[in-house]
Amino acid sequence: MHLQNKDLAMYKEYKGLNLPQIDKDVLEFWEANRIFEKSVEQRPEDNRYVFYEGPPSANGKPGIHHVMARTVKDLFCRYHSMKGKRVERKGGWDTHGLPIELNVEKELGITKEDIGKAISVDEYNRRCRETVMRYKDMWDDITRKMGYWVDLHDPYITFENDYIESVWWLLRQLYDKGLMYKGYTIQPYSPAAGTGLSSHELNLPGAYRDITDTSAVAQFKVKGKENEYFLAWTTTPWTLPSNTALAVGKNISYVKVRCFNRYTGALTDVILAKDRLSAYFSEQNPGLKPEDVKAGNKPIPYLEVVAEMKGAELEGIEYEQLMPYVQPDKPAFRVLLGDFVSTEDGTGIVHIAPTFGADDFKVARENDIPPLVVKDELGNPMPLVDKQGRFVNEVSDFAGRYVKDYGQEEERPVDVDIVIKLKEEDKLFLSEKYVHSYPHCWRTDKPVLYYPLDSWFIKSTAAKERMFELNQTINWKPKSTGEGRFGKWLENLQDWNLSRSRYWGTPLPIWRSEDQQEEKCIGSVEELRQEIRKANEALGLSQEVPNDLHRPYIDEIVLLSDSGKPMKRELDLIDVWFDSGAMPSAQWHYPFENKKVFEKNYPADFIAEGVDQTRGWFYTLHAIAVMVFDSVSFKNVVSNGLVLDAEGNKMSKSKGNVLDPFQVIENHSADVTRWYMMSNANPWDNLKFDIKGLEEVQRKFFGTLYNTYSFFALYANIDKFYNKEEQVPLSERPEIDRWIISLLNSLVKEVDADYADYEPTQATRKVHNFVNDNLSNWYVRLCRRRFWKPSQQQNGKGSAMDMDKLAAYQTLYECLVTVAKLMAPAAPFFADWMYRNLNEASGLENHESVHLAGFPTANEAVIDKDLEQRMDYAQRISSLALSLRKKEKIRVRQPLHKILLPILDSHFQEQVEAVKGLVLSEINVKDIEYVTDTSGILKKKIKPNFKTLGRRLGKDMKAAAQAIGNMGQEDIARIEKTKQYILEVDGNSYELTLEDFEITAEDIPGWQVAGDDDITVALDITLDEELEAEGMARDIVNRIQNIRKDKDFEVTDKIRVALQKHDALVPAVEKYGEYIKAETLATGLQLVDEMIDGEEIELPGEVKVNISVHRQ
RNA sequence: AGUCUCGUAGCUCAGCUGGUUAGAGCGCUACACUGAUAAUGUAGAGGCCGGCGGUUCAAGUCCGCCCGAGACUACCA
Repeated sequence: MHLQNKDLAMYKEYKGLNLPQIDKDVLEFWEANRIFEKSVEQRPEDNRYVFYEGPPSANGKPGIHHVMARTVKDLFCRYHSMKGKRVERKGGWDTHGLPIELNVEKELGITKEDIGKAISVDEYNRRCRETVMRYKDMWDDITRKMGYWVDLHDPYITFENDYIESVWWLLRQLYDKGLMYKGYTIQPYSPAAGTGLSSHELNLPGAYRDITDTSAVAQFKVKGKENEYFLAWTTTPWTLPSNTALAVGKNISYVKVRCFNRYTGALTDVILAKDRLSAYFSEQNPGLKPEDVKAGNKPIPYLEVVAEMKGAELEGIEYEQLMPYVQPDKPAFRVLLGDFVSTEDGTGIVHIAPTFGADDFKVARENDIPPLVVKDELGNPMPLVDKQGRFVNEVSDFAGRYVKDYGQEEERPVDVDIVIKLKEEDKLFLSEKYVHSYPHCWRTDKPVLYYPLDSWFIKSTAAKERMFELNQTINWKPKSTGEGRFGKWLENLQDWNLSRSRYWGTPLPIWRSEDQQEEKCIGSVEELRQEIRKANEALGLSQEVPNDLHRPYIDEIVLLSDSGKPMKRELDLIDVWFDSGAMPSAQWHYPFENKKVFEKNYPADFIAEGVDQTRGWFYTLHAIAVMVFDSVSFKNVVSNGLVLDAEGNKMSKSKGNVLDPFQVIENHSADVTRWYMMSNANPWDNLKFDIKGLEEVQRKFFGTLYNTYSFFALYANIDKFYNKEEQVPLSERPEIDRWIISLLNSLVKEVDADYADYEPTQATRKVHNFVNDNLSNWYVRLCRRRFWKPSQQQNGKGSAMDMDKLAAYQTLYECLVTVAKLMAPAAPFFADWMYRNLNEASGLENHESVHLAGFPTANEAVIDKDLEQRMDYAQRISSLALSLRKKEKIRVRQPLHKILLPILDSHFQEQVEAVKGLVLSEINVKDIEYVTDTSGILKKKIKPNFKTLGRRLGKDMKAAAQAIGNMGQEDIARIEKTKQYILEVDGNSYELTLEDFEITAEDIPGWQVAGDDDITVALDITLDEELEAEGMARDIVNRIQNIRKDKDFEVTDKIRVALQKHDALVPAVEKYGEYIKAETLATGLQLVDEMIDGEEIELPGEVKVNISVHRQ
C-alpha cells in the first residue's frame, strides 16, 4: 500500500497546451489556498518592500493599457516578494472628479446650470457616489483574471470621510506653512456654461478646433507725435477696448516705416518689428503716391524706413488709448517689455488686455499697469465683458453684444464691427481673416474665453528647488522621464491652482468672513467640531458636524472668526489630483489613525503608472511629500508608455480599435498577454499591440517550454524519477549537463539583476532565449537519447538508473524548476502550474506555490565561462558543418569520416576537444582533424584591430589598414612568431604587437569551407562502403520507427521485421543488423526475396523496397 | 509652440563606452530532419540604420538642423 501511494505521485501529463485553462485552474488554486495572503504573511514584518497603488477610477471600464500598467506593478511586487520582502499591496479607488460628474450629467440629461435648480446638490452628489463604483465588479474581475495581486478587501476610497479628513490635514499643513493663498488669475472660462474649465477639460479631444476670426492690426497713436503709430496685431479685436499696454521684446529690432494708410491714404509712420516688415510691406518706393496703395490684404509698398531701434528703447513710451470707453484708475497705456514677445507672427508688438490674457495679466501686474474694469451691481470690479460673454453697458457702441459666437443672431460678429469702427477712426492698419485653433467648451461646443477668476493656490514655486533636489534621488525608469520631462516640469513650475468650481469632490476646508478679512483652515473633523461649538454658542445655532463631509452639507456650516464674525466656506472643491497625491498618508487615515503603519510604509519603494501621469500622480505625490514631509514619496518609479493598436494608432472608441482585455485574456491567457507586453518592448516605449505577437509568444515560448516539460514528464514517469535520489555531483555529470547548469546559473544572476534594476524586458527576453535556444534546442535535443534509451533496454521495468540518466533527469529538473521561478513574476500562472507539477511529484520543496518559494540565487561556483564558450564553439561548429552538408547535399543520416578544423591557438583545440563527442554525434561525423599552421595547408587572413590601433594611429589608420590587408601568409606567420611588427606608414613608424591584429583562418586549399567570425570548418565528404552501409542502416531504422509510430505501437513493443532483398540493402543488414534490431526493438530482421504483404518504403539512392513490420 | 520618447529587413525588436561584411525572431522561398512532432534544423531572398549637414582615421552609434509618429505641457498677441 505504501509503495502504491508513492507511485501515484506522478508528473502530470497533458493532451495539449491550454493556457487559458491553466489560468483558471491556477486562479482557483490560489484563491482556495490563500496563496496571495500567504505570500504576504510569510514574509517578515520588518523587511518590507513598499508599493503604492495609483488608484484607478471605477467609473470607466478597464482597457488593455491597464493590463500593461498593472503587469509592471505586479511583476516587481511578486519579484520582491520572492526575494523575501513583505509586499503589502493596498488597493484604492479614485472616486472624485470631472469624468464622474460628466457621466451623471449625461445620464440625467442636465447641465451644470441645472445643479441646485433642477436637481439639488444633495441629489446630484448622491448620483455621483452611485456612479463612481459602477464598473468596480469589472475591475475586480480583470484584476483577478490578469493575475494582478492587490488587496481589494480593504481599499482606500477617496470619497470617504476618513480620506477627506487626511486630505484636510495635509492642506492644513500647507496652510500653516504659508503655502496657500487666494489669487486672481486668468483662467479658461465657458460663458455658455457659466463655469471655469480645467486644463484637462481643454485637452479633451475636439476641444481645440480651427476657427476663422477677424484679425486686426491696430494703430496705437504715439503720444505727442503726429501720425506716428505702434502696430499691434490681435485675433480677438473684442479685447481692444480693454487694452491698457503694449509689449515689445527687449532685444527685438524695430523699425519706423513711412507709408500711406491703405484705407485712408493718410501719410503715417508705423512702428513694428524689423523681422515682420516683409509680412506687411512689399518694396520700398520713395516716389510712392497715396493712390498706389489700395485697400486689400496684400503687403503694400512703403516710402522709406525712417528709424530703427531695439525694443528696449521703446520701453516706457506712452500712447493714446485706442478705444476710450473706460478709464483706468492708474497711469496706463505705455510700452512694456515682455519676454513672451516673438516675431513669428503679428507685428512683434503685443496688445495687452490684462483682464483677458494670462501673459497680459502677469506682465501688467509686474509693471503696475491696471486692468480696465467697471463696477458690477454689488460694486465689485468686473471686466468689460460679463460672465455671459457680453460687453458691459460702458462699452457703449457694443453694449450687450456677445464677443464670440454664442448662438446669438446678428448681422455681423462684434469683432467685425470693431474693425469697421477702427477703420472709420483711422486706427486700423490692416484687417484680415485668420484661421487658428481655439479652445471650445467640451459641453456647450462654444468658444472659451480667458477670464479673470478667483482661485486658491498652493505656492509650489516656493518648494521648487527642494522638489528638484529630491527628484534627483529618485530612480526613474526610464531615466529621461525623470530628468527630462519631470525635471523640466519642475524647473518651470507654476503655483498649483487648487480650486475647482464643482460639486463632487473634496471641499476646500477654508472658511472666510464676508469682508474677506479673516479666514480659518480646518485640519481635522475634531477641529471642525470645536469650531462649530464656538460658532453655535456665539451665533445661537445648533449646527453639527455633517455625516458626509461633501457639499452641500459642509457648505451650510457657519464658523466664527477670531473677531466674532460669521465665516462661510469658500465654495471651491480641490483639484482631484490632490486626492491621489495624498494617498500615502490618506490611505491610512494618517495622522488620526495608523501612525505606525504609515511610518513603516513611507516612502514607497516602488510605484508605476503610465507616462501620462508624470505631471499628474507622480507630480502630486512628489509635491505633497516635499512640501509636507520634506521627503520623496517614492524611491523607484516606472512609467510605462501607451498601448497602441497594431498599426501604431492610439486606441480610441471612435476609431473602434479598442481591444477588450477580457477577450484577449480569455483567448490567449493572462500569461501570454503579460509576457508579450513585457518582452516585446521596454514598458516605457509605446507598445504596438498585435495579436500575432501574442500568438508568437504562445508558440515560441510557452509552447516550447510546455514541450520541454511534457518530454520530461513523459520519461520521468516511465522511469519513476522523482528526484529522490542523491544528486549526482556536478563533477561527475557529463559536459553538457555542467554546461546547461552553468548557463542556468548565469541566467539566474542576470535575470535577478534585471528585475532588481526594473528591467523586465531584459529579464523576460533572457529567459526566453535560454528556454528556446539552450534548453530546448540544444540540451534536450542532444540529450534525448539519455532519457529514453536505458528505459527501453530495460523494457520499461523500473530498475536502478544509471548515473548518466539520473544526471540528465536531475539536470533537466533543475532547469525547469528554476525557470519556473525566474518567470514567476512575469507569467505567474504558467510558472506556478509548472512548478507545482514538478514539485508535487518530487516533493523536493515544501512550498505549495512558486510564489511562496524564494527567488533562485546563482551559484557562482558552477558558472564556468570556459565551458559556456566551448559549448558555443560546439554549436557553431555543428551549424557550420550542417551548412556544408546542405551545400553538398549529403543527408545527415549519412555518416562521414571527419571534419577539418583549423586551430589558431592551443586553447581553442582544448576547448573543442572537450565537446568533441557532442559535435560528432550532432553532425554524424566520425572524427575531427585539427589543422595547425605547421601542416602548411592553412591559409590565414589578417585584419587590423581597429580598437587598439585607431587611437594610436589616428590619421594613419587608413593607410595602415591597407598595408595590413595586403600582408601575405609569410608576413602573418612572422607576426605570429615574433609577436611584434614595426609598421611604417607615411614616414611614421609604429611598434605593433599581436594584440593589434586579428588573425583568422580563411581557407583550406582544396576543401569546401564554411566560416563565421573566427571558426572555419571543412567537411570530408568522401564515402566508402562502410559509411554507406551505416548510412543505409540508419535510414532503415528511421523507416521502421516511422512505421512503428504509424501503427501506434507502444514504445516498448517488440517487433519482427522483414525486408525485401535489394543489393543496396545487403551490406547494411549484414554489417549493421544488430544495430538496426537494437534501435527498433526488433527480435528478428530478415531479407526475403519475395514480399507481397509489406508496404513500400523509399531509401536513399531511389531504392524502393517493400517491408513488413509486425508486433510480436 | 515647448519638453520628452521613438524612427534599423515586410512585421516586432537587438546593436555595449564610435572600430570596418549591421544582427535575431516572425513571415516568405527551398531543402532537410523526425521516439519533443500543432515541433525542429539549414540555406536563400530581403537594409541609402527617417533626411541633410558636422565632428572623427573611423558614425546605425556623438553633435546640429529638418521630416514623421506619439505623450505631456501651453490662453502665444
